Amino acid sequence: MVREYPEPKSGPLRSVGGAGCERFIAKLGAASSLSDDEKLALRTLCSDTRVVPAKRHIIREGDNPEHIHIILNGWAARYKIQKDGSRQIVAFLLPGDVCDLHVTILRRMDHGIVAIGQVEVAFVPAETMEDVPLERPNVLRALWRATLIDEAVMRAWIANIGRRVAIERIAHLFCELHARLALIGLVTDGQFALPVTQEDIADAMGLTSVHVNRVLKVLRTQDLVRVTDGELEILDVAALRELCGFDATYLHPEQLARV
Amino acid sequence: MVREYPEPKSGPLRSVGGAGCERFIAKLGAASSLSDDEKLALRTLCSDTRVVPAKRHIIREGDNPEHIHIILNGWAARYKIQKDGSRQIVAFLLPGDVCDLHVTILRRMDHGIVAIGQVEVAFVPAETMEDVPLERPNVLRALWRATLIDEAVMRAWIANIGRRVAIERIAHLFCELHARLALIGLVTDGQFALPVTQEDIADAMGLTSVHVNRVLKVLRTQDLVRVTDGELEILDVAALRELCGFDATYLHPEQLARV
DNA sequence: CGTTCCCTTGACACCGATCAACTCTGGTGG
DNA sequence: CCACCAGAGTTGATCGGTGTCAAGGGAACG
Repeated sequence: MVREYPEPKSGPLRSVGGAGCERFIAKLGAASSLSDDEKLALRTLCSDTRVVPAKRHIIREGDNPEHIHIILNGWAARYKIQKDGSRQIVAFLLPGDVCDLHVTILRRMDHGIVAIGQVEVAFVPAETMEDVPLERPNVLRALWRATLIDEAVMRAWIANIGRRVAIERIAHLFCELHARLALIGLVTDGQFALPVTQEDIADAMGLTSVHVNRVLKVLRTQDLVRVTDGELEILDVAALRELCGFDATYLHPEQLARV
Repeated sequence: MVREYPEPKSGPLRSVGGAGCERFIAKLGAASSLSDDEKLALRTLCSDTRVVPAKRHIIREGDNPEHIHIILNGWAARYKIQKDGSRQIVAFLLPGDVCDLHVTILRRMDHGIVAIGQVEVAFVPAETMEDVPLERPNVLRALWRATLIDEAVMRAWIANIGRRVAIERIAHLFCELHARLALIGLVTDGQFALPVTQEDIADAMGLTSVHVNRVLKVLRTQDLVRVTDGELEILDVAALRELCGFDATYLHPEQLARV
């Protein structure tokens, strides 16, 4: 079922059926092959699918939600707001990512999650989410694996923001997104959708949008990337990786078939 | 059993018995009360206890270890090294923390862990670690909960390094350590052991040791903290928290009895 | 009693923030 | 159809926080 969320106002529903759900299953199953029964269990998790319009919240800080959320299509941002109002994005959530597995255990959200563009999200009741994996060790392992890779990405972000200058940070972000999107089949010829503003990039990398703008200009003039209206093309992956010292092994792609 | 690791050279073995182990169990059990059987299972995990001397590695990047490690006493640092040789500490591991639960699933370490002072560590065979929780849902929950709080701490670090100036960053770090150590009973009168160098703090906060030195001087002259030879005393917790906007809820202390 | 590690302090350079202005685009309403 | 407006991108000038380089001091240790 595809429902509009939270209010029906931005045009007709997109009736995508279970397409996004299959991506989620493929992503989880790629590392630890799942049985048909297990896949079915995952598919039923995704039965409540809703479309969240751009810039709308999926969850807010302080919420005590009764669902966990899985991104099926589009991008979302996990962020924290400081006392002075500045925002730090701590993760980009891509199709197949689980937003908030932790609320089943920690309950209160210590951060918010907002849709970047329009996002298709599966809403899974928390109790369902607790039962399924416990009875299916393979699913548990797969979910745990996804959590651990999220952690590895966070560690890479800390090192990125803490120890690299602006151009390296942004190059590293682009390399990460390139690698993660490639694993779920969303890159063609080094080109992929990048539905974020320069301010989003700034808030993710600990910079200002003004400086992001200047850095992008340098990356463009050095023929490393091409940025065109919501699309990013990496013209020279090797050079970009060299620039920032990107090493994809932390994403553990070797265990993932390309889906 | 207490063994020296990796070479017997730094004085007599400390025969601490199971003291550190009890802290680990208390920490895990505080949130989801464990049965005696479950506690016993955890205690047997800690049967192989070794002492790692200061500055020695517990694991290195690239390792494919057959043990997971639990800090029982002392501090360790989780860190990544950049191409240019600079180091970023991405977490401080305190007594009761599990270093590398993920190696049971992801296998290859994407970062290193080094002892800061002398550290007492439990070595748990990976296969043991896989079996115990699967048969004991409560233990699984407790371990998962610990993992999720580690994640919350990492998110706080990203926001800290990305969006705060040096003095706020360091204040926030001190507030975090104060709160985490208080939960395991290692704070008395706002005072606790801080067995790190200024360079460690710099590598953790994305700064240089020179600048950390200057910032500490300011914190000292403002009577916010007192730093004396491996000890930190927070003179005005409220003021320090106000300075950096520290909010302890992300550590979910409400679920933890003070042990 | 030299060596090493850590802390401390000063002078200066530079990366990125801040402030401000302008363009371009798409949307909205008169 | 056009005027207006909001959001995003672009660019310049200037300021400030932090890095870099350098030198020296104290304590622990062999």
